[in-house]
Amino acid sequence: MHTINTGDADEVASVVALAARLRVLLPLPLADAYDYRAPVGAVVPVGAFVVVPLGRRQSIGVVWDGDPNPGLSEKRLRSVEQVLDAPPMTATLRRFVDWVAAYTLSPPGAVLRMAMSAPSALEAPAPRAGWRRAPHPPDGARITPPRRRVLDLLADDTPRAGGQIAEAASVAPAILRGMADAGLIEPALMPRQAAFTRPDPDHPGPSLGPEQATAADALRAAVSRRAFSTTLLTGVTGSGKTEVYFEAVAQALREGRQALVLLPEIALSAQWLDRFRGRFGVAPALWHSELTPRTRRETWRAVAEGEAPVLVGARSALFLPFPDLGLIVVDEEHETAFKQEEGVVYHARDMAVVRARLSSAACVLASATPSLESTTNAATGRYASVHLPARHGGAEMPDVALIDLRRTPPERGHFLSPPLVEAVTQTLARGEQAMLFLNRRGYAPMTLCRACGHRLRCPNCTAWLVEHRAARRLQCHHCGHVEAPPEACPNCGAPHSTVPIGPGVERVLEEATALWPEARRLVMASDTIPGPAAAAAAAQAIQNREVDLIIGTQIVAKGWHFPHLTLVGVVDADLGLAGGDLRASERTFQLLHQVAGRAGREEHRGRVLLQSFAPEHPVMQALVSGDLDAFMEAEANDRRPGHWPPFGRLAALIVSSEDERAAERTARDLGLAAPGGEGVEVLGPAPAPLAILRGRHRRRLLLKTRRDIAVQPLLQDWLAKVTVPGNVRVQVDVDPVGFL
DNA sequence: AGCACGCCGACT
DNA sequence: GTCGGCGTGCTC
Repeated sequence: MHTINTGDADEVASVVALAARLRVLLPLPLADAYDYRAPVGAVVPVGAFVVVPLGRRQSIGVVWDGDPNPGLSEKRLRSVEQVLDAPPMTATLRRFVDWVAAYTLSPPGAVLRMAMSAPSALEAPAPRAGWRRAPHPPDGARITPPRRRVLDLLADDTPRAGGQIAEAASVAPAILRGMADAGLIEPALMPRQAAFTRPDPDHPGPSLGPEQATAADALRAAVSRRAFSTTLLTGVTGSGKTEVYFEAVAQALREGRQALVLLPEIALSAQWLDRFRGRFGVAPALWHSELTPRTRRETWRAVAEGEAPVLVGARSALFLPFPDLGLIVVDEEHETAFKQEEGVVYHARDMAVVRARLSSAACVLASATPSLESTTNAATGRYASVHLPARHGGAEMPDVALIDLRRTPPERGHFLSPPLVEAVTQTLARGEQAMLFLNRRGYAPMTLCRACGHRLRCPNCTAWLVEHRAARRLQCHHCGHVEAPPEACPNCGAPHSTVPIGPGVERVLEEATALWPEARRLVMASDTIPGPAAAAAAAQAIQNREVDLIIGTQIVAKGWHFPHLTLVGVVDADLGLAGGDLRASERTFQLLHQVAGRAGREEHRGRVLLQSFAPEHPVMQALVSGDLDAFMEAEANDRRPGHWPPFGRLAALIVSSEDERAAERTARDLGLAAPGGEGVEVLGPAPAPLAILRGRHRRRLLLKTRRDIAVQPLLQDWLAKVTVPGNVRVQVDVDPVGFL
């Protein structure tokens, strides 16, 4: 039986030795933990990973805190089959799992599943076989020159892998077999090698300017306190936020604690990794959905054993078994990619703060365009704030100007206005790079029949089919539906009558090809940049000036550094302002500000042109003036009186069913049972903006409360009052961010 | 989440 | 007459 090897001090006290029953939480969406009979004579600590029988199969579970259920008859009890030789889950992580479950109203087991995302890591790591020198070689064994070289290599009594010996001693692998038969060497287990090199906090990295140094001091101090704190780190693109929080990472390393950095799109962060390597000399451990099972297992294990001191990952990394986390950084904290919308619905930024609190760690939220939530928390003093006022290295902020599409519209059937065309032409003529930004994939967002007005729709969703001309197909961006472009209108049968309506990046590419045929063009969208390798290649090509004109969707907005890019044209700045989303203005501002930040860094001042039909809109005016504070203040003033977040709380119920009437009925029943009272309000039911998604009919209800009222008890009482039929699903989304 | 049991169409 | 579709329901 293994001993306790985690950083938590309370494990020993909570060891269950005398009780015959153990509470075991299983990684399944069950309402509660199950009880099992403890193995005889074994001391099983709380947090231990155990194998238990479940129905006619087995499952791995975790011995959980709390008392077993005395009401459960002894007859139903089954026994723990095995205690796995893995570091037990720490009390901190167990409390985090319980906390997230309670906050999101999810079954604890569903949250536990996220913390057990590498099941094979729990089995004992397969020992790697190698060879060592036999301690008592037989007399008279022939020592040929190749055998001599092998024995010399193994003279230090360190076991080595066969392949490694063969190479280092320049012998054929067969020689080893012969030597083993002759009794000269013998099989040996190799020590497990450290898979992750420790980043060096004192590696000579880039030097910081005085403002960065001051900011870095503040973050280092927060880490050194070894207590919970949250700091909002702000500063425009290029002000060196990354280098500043690297100093907090370095401090965590010096403290002997671990650091976790969450990025919104880990797959596209090749440039970020270069900067990390530049600062610390080695790459950090990575965590994202595309890891191979083997890397996944090794990384999970290395994190659990404290051998991965720094890990960078997507939101799921928050549930890794760090024994002693000293720092969590959430970079681009305003990004909606941190919100998990399926299964356990949670916001990784908010949960990062919770995990930091439970771990007595420092949390740093970094962004050039922080969310109103974080800005407000900083303003009220809940969070500390550190601000970097200027671009590092004296580079200037780009010059942002509006193009009023009502006054200077593009030619009919085109999407680039004369002033934008002129600006791109001049930029290319100077040998500089330009970018056209349009946050819309494909060729056209909608296809219409000229004869009858029919619009091509997804059969499973309330959505238009998007033409992807390069792939020669129509695609639904909400489900997997794909179909061939029709020869004739499916409604009226008119042949070749369909016309594309509106632009996507492919259509902008077509227009750009006609305008600047000699320019080297690159489209960057999730379709054309499918993974980390493609992203790195694109970044390299742009950096090497093998590209003149970049046409991209939102994937160009984040984290890139394009030193030769001087002009950014936003094809449709109004996109995203339509619709009733609470955060439409905030998100549009954040996205366009990020895109604008790609323009101009080093020798040249960048220029940004926004094509808009509503240049007077506060978002457009804020982008031109660059006055982020005033814009956020205005947003706050819009939301405060109605108690909208962050000045109140929201929770959404999404009722869905393949049977429209069943969904309707359940939604109505929920509406009738809605909680009320002072500071509590329920909006709906109403059809969800995507009224049909993947063939399911959806209704929404929204619970809005004052900030001092917790939504979870209200939701629990509410849901308990309504019987939900089996074919209807009610999903709870506490703190919804999107309104689909 | 699995893996059961349980009622209605095309095969030996 | 069976094999098998996946619709509810249980697992300490």
